Parts: sequence; C-alpha cells; structure tokens
Amino acid sequence: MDFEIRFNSDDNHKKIRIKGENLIALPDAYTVIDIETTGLDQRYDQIIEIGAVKVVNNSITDTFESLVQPDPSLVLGDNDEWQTEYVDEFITELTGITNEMLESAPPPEEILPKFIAFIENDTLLGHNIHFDINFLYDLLIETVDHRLSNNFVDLLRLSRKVYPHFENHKLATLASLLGVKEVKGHRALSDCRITHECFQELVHSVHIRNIDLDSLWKSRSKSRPGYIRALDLRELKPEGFTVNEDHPIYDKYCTFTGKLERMDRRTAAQIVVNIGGKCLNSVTKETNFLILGNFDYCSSIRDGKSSKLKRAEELMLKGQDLKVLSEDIFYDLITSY
DNA sequence: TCTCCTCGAGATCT
DNA sequence: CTCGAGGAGA
Repeated sequence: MDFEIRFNSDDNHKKIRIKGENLIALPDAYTVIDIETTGLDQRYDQIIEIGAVKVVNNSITDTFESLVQPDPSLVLGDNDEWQTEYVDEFITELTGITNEMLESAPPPEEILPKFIAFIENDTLLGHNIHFDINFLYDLLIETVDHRLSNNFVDLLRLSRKVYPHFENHKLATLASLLGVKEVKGHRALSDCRITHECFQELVHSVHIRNIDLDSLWKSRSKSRPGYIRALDLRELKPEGFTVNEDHPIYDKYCTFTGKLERMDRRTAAQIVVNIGGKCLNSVTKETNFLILGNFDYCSSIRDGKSSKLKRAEELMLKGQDLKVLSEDIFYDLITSY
C-alpha cells in the first residue's frame, strides 16, 4: 500500500479507502452486512444500526445486530432541551428507529470491536455493498483505527447481469420477483436475511441455467462463450424497399468517424444501406465517403484529426474517389432524392 | 483483432 | 459506482 492520503486541487486532502477486492463469485460461505444510517450522504450522515448474518454451507449459523449511537456533536441540531435529534421523521418512518432508541444505544467504540470479531476475515455480501462498506470503513478507521479490508460480493452487481430483464434491481424488487418474503421494515438484520435469501435464489438460477459467471463480464474474446461481437457495419442488410439507384450514395462505400449528433451510428449506417450504399468499419481503398461526427468528448483529439480522417486525406492525395462529409452535409444527402 | 482509455448515462443505498 | 460505446494503437 503506497499512500493513504492524496492531495487534490479542489479538496484539501481526501482519504483514499483501501478496500478489499470486489469479487465476481458465488461463495457458499460469507457474511451478509447491512447498515441503517441517518441518510444517504457519506460526508454528513452517520450509522445508526449494524446487522450481519454469518453463512456457512449456504446456511445461517450466526447473527449480529445492534443499534449504534451517532456522535451527538455531528447531529443535525438539537431541536430542543430534552432530547437530541439524531434522526428525522423520514428515517423513523422508514426504519422504525426513533430518537429514544438511539439515546440509549451503545456508542461505536463499544460495538465495532464486536462487529470486527464477528465478521473475521469473511467475504462480505451486501446489496449495493459499497454504500455499507464506505460508511463502515470510515467509522472503523476513525474510532478503532481498523482498516476494513475484507473482500466482498455485491448482490446488486450480480443481479443486473443474471436478471437483465428485471425492471429494476432494488432489494425489494428482487425479493418480490424471486419469491423471497419480506418481513418487517427496513432494519439491518432483516435486510441481511432478505439479501441472503435473494443471493441463494440467484445462485440457484445460475446453476439451473448453467451460466458461466465470468463470461457475463469480460471474456469478450471471440473464441469464448458470452462473446458479444462489436457492431460490424458491413453486415447490415437493407430494410424495406427504398433503394434508389440514382442516389449519390448508391453502391458507394461509407465510413463513419466521431460521434454523430442527431442519431447513433448504427441508425445512420442503416439508412445508407437502405438507400443502396454500403458501410465499412474503417477507411480502406474502397471508401468513397467519410462522414465526420464531432470529437468534443475526446480530449486527445478535440481540434485535431482522427486517424480515420488522416488516412482518408492520404488516399485522396493518391487520387481515390473519396469525399469527406460533415454531418450536416450527410443529412442533406440522405434526406434528398 | 485485442487491450486500454475516456466519456456519458443510469441506478442503488438511508 | 457500473457499464457500454467508440477511438487509438499495437
């Protein structure tokens, strides 16, 4: 580990979290974690409850649950004399955790050592687990000088790949669609249980459908399963019967460079093919038209020339029948005739 | 054809 | 944060 502090121009100094590895795996032993907080913002909000569920051989063997008293000095504002306002009505409504409950809750110094002992070096599982880990990481460093370096698995990330057709991937939606019954509201331990059961369903799905997990991510290499071919414009077939033999693009080869403003590249290429033209992925000896999009998003090019444009200019010097078209001219062309 | 990069769009956590 | 699109360069 090289350095923990990095200096930043806009932020005086900002802590870098050296977290464990984000695994793409389906372990059969893990510890689920979940926290409740006073809000979503890592900078201002605090942990009010920690829950954890230890799983071995896909079964729950132990649980951990405790409220945590937030630092009163960092709290919103003392609304009045008799009680500190740790949480607002929204959080109480959402979680059922009240200011009275937090008033008598143990402070982090008391809870965190127990939590560390509970999770040991287990692989952690959570839904959108970055949220929980970031909060815990900071509090652990701050109060007991412990660096949370456990590897972890994110149910949200897995579910987006395994169930791409789901309307969304909120925990409640997963539970409902996977047939996991939700118990009472948003409490740390009950959410851990739900996360655990959803994960078990996901593992089941992966086995039944015989999915190779790794192939869902990279392994874009053509030889492997799960390979997604890059868009090959040469393979586009005409749709409809708009072919026009008198059109300047008819039977000509077109290449695109840069990002088109008014439509995506595939749509533009399809129109070319419908007219009776042909598309290429790169500038070649056959290219007749190079359509120029913009490069505003590409800092390395911006006002310069793309490699495709340079190649095109070389070929034009050699006498090739090739014209460079701006996007506007291109649209005029395809919408005429 | 493959790897690395940057960018923008879109979610999810309380 | 994660992912896909697209460009560059080997």
